[in-house]
Amino acid sequence: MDTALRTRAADVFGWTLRPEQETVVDAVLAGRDALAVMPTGSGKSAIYQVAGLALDGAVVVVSPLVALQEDQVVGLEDHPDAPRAVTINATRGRRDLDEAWDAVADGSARYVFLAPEQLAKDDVVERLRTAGVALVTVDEAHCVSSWGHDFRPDYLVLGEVVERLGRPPVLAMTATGSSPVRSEIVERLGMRDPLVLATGFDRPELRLEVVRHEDAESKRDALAAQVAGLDGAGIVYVATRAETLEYSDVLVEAGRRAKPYHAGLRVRDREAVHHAFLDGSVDVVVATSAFGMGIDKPDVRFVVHADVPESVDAYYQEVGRAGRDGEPGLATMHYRAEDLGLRRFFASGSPRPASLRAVYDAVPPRRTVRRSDLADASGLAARTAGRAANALVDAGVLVDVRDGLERAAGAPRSADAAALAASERADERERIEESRIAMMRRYAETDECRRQFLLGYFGDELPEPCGNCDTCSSGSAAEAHAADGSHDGEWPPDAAVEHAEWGRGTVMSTEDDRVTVFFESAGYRTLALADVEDRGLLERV
DNA sequence: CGATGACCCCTTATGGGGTCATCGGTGCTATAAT
Repeated sequence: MDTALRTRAADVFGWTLRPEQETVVDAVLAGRDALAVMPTGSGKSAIYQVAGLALDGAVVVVSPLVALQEDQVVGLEDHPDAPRAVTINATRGRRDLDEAWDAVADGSARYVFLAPEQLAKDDVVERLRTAGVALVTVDEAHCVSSWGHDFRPDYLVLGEVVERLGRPPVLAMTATGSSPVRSEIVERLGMRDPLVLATGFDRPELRLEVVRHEDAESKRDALAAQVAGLDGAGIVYVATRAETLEYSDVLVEAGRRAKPYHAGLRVRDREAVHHAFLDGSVDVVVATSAFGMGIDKPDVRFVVHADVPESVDAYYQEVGRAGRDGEPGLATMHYRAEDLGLRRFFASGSPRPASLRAVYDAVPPRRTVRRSDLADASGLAARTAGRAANALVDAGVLVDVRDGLERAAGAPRSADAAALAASERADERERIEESRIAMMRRYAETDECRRQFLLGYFGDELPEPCGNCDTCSSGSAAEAHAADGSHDGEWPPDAAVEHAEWGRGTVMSTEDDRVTVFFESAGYRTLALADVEDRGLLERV
């Protein structure tokens, strides 16, 4: 960054950026794509905000939640000299929206916040293109990977949208990102030779614990007893909406000021819980994964899991909400292997061949069919049709174009062949999801230092056991560490390898007697080093 | 995949045990009825 921009950043926002933030600003100002993997609270927003001071054109910020968009606008409005920011979303009135678009068109609004669903609309893209876009920022970019293929498919059109906007540089930002997630972000957004900047993942102030339980009842009792005795504010993560109510009742009985939180509550109630948590009138929020992004409370003292999450990525994101102020935080997971069943259920559900055929037939050659017309055209329930369509798109059989779906160039002629291709792709995705759940299980069941495990998962190495997790306290981490004959030399992290059955992969980590590889088509697999060596299972490529 | 509740049967207590069906997460948008 040059002196002029530094001065301007200081004048407008009162900030001095850290070197890694500056590096990213420089990259995007030079027209290069960038992926910034930085912890929440480390000033990711400052990157696009400062870059916006020096850019000539709109800074489009793709943000997953309307509430986050509004928080960002309010944050910018706190700085009277900052360029103007607007949000474009369905909660705004027609008039309000027109005014916002006028400001975008005449250049008086620099920052434009919207959800991917807006960018799936042709007129929105056209208006932005006409106004001139200098940078596309994708905030919480892991959503591309975690939500793209089924829940919010419009995350998958972002790459194409960037092209239509005249291919400005793309800045993707997230707080979590294992190597496969990062690769998927880069690929899905169509990023070209991006600068990848990942700052440290370690959060030494967080104590990591796993408590294993044999049955559901003892798990509930143990969790309630634990949380009743903890000081300060905290979050209890559960897997279902019903559990948020059950646990919050139990905790209230135990004398804690607890409230349930899940996506089925009225917006007003959700906001009330959120605010009460921030201002300290509620100590414990018992929540599904709906409670997370946008929760900016520095003094959360504990994050307790009543159920195992779907992936290590999700887990680290959730526990990372404790101890943001740098003071000690506690992350305890109450674990039963049976609880993985629900996660497997959520990860399963590849569309049935009949649904795939029906949706394929509903999109005839050389025609565009709106996604909203798909249910009627195929005779399926909207959700079933949507999932089938996503699987067909994922397999490259259909493509999302302006305002609808079309057959891809070179798509199979027969519905059977199309369904087969989509089924194979969906099954592959399911295998990958299952392998991520298996990694979560390994975390829960490991004897090794939990922090070493987590950091290894994210590609950071911690040479010695951390001393601040339950396996370190019990001594099992030390034993495991002593037995570790580190084979990093042969299979270093990030090495590209090939396996006869699973194909191409990347080494994630090596431990004592095994190596973990992420395979593009099979997900995480852990191989015994003895087999790898004796039978030549892996080859460096 | 697994927890839960409804239901049934068996049997003679007012339950106990088996079987079966059901349900389970995350948010955008757009529009109608107040």
